[in-house]
Amino acid sequence: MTLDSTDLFGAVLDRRIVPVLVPMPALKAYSYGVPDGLAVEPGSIVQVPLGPRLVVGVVWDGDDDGTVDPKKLKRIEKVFDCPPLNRDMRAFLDWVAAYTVTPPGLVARMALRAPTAFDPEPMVEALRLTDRRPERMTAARERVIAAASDGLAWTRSGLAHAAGASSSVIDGLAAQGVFETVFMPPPPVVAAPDPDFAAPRLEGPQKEAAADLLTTIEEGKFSVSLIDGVTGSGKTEVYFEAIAATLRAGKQVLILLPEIALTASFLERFQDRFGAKPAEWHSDLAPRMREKVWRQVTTGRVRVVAGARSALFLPFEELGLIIVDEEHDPAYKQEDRVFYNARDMAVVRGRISGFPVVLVSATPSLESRVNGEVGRYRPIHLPTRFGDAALPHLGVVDMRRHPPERGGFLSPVLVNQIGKAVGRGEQALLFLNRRGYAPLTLCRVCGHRFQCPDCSSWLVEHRFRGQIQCHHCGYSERTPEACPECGTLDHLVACGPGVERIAEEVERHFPEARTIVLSSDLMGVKRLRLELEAIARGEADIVIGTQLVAKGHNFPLMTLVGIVDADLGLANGDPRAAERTFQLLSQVTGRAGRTGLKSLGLLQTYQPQHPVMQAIISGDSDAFYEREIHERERAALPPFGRLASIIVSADTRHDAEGHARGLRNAAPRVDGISILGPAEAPLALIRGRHRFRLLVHGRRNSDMQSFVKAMIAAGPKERGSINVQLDIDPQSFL
DNA sequence: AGCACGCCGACT
DNA sequence: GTCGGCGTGCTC
Repeated sequence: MTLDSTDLFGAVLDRRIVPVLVPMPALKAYSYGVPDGLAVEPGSIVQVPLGPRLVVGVVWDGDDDGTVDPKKLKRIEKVFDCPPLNRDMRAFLDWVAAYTVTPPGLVARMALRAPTAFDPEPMVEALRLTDRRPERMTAARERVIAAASDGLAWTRSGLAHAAGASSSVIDGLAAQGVFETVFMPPPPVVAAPDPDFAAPRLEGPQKEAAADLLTTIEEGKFSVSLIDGVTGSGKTEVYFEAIAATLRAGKQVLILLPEIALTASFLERFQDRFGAKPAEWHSDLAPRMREKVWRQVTTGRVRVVAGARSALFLPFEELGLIIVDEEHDPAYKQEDRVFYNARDMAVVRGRISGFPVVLVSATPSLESRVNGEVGRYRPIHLPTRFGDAALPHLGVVDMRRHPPERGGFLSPVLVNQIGKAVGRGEQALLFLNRRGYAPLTLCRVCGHRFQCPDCSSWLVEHRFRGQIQCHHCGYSERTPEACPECGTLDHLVACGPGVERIAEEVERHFPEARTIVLSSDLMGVKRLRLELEAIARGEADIVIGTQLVAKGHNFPLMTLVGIVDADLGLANGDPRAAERTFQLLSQVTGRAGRTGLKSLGLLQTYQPQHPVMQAIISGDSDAFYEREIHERERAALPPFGRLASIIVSADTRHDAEGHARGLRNAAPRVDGISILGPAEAPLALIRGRHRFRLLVHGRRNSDMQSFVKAMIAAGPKERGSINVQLDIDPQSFL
């Protein structure tokens, strides 16, 4: 700080003062002085002092409001040599901040998640052939010179590799002046995709759907299309054509995928169509790569990104299309810090920048379905599988009529079919969405149930590991031999099945079959990928898996899919239980029957008449959707006939249920406010039934209490919204 | 979100 | 007598 720009007391006297969003939950931008000669504009990414440290911030729109004591003002230290966030991106971040009731600085921080990427990537040292030649020629030297004689600049290692010589040969030549050092821009993280690389010839419904979609895409204006078609109907090929059209128009493309679906097989499929892979963006990207991708997305070198939900906040240079694949997937919701649904925010991003958005799912969410029905989204149907891949024959196994043998969980019907499939040299998949051996362990003598000491949910036995674990908070201990309550040895009994227990049962029935358990806790991502590949090659007969088998991977030999407990998840009180179960079971049964082999899906259930089972086996989901939408709306009607409502923003089962229950308890004293659970709320909003949106959010008890007091005092308002979010125990409200 | 400050319990 | 738990307050 120099004397000429500060007064005697150290206050900044810069002529320009600008708002800067800092990565902190402040209500608004902070004001900073701009030293003479520093060029900043809205969107500039800058380094500023904040308290005791230096942080990265972004210059925001608007003028300094003059409310801050000039003595407190600090100054921008540095402007990064990096494209400023453009107007659309700033509008988007502002919109998300307002909608999610999050301080704008925290939202902006999501766009700056690449620690040292804000300065340009350093140029890469390279070598170019000169006219000089070495005094003594050797075979290795000749190879190097021949390889480099294309006149282009080569990296040392690249040239060594191409010429089949060691880099010391090159160093020797460089020392004699045969090569000169030049600097070139760092290589792109991915090659440019070519929209015409392998354009497919689409037929029938796929062709029609693609043509339909392209009419909208080619307008290049904001629109939302909803592609809806069964597994294997070729949705990906259809939206690849939208990507091709956007690339031809010179715009960038973002493909959002649930994290788990971001697999090597998706990237390869993209490469087969476009001749190059898309850039990846997800949470466990290596830091160096993360920085490169961020940088090359902002500068427009990367044309297509395939990423998890956080990719939505990448500052693209000129984004022209977002695809949201598996649109219904709950993984699009972020439920910490900034609460958002990337699917919905993608639509907003498209609206702000005026480009098309495409939502894709075999089992669309109710919200998207309704948005399609009311004409907000353009539905595009792909009714059938293409090629010779028939849909599997699906049926229920009524467990009341075909009970499993004592101590088992597989009905004779399913066991019989597993035997047949394995006997034909084909594969069977058994799906049970429950990790471990048994979800509950109790003492046969005193009835003691093993409970987590930290959060009181049941401890799940994991027999492979010899542990009992809490699936909620991660607590674990060695499986005890004696009951901790009464001390009796060897009288602990496992209740209910997990995948490990099903594997045990399968091995009893088919000791000679190759059986494998796929469960997220048994292997890392790498190991899992190897296992999946091995299975696809036919190196297992029976696969027993949790949810992770539902996504992405195709097993050409899989001709039997057995759902061990189709009812699981239907009775947990989640208003979305039926919808979620339908989506999950559709995905799992969709794993079967791609090869033209006859294939079968069996759902073990005690409720064969349940609408979910009926929708799955009939393949006709319309009636199911209609019913679910009706149920949801009925549940959302305000009990007091007023128009206000509270939307609980968190919605994991534990959090939302607790919050919703607490709020409902509080409701009688909050007259005129009805409470919508997180699930039913969006539909009500879509239909415009509720005029108020109350998101309750607070970090501290006192925040909550003052909020509720204010709410009671204010009573229902005429219009507009009060936005607060809830993440503490609502019981402590009143 | 970080980070400092400050006030009460168990330890070298 | 100090180390360290996390409640509270502040950052242009």
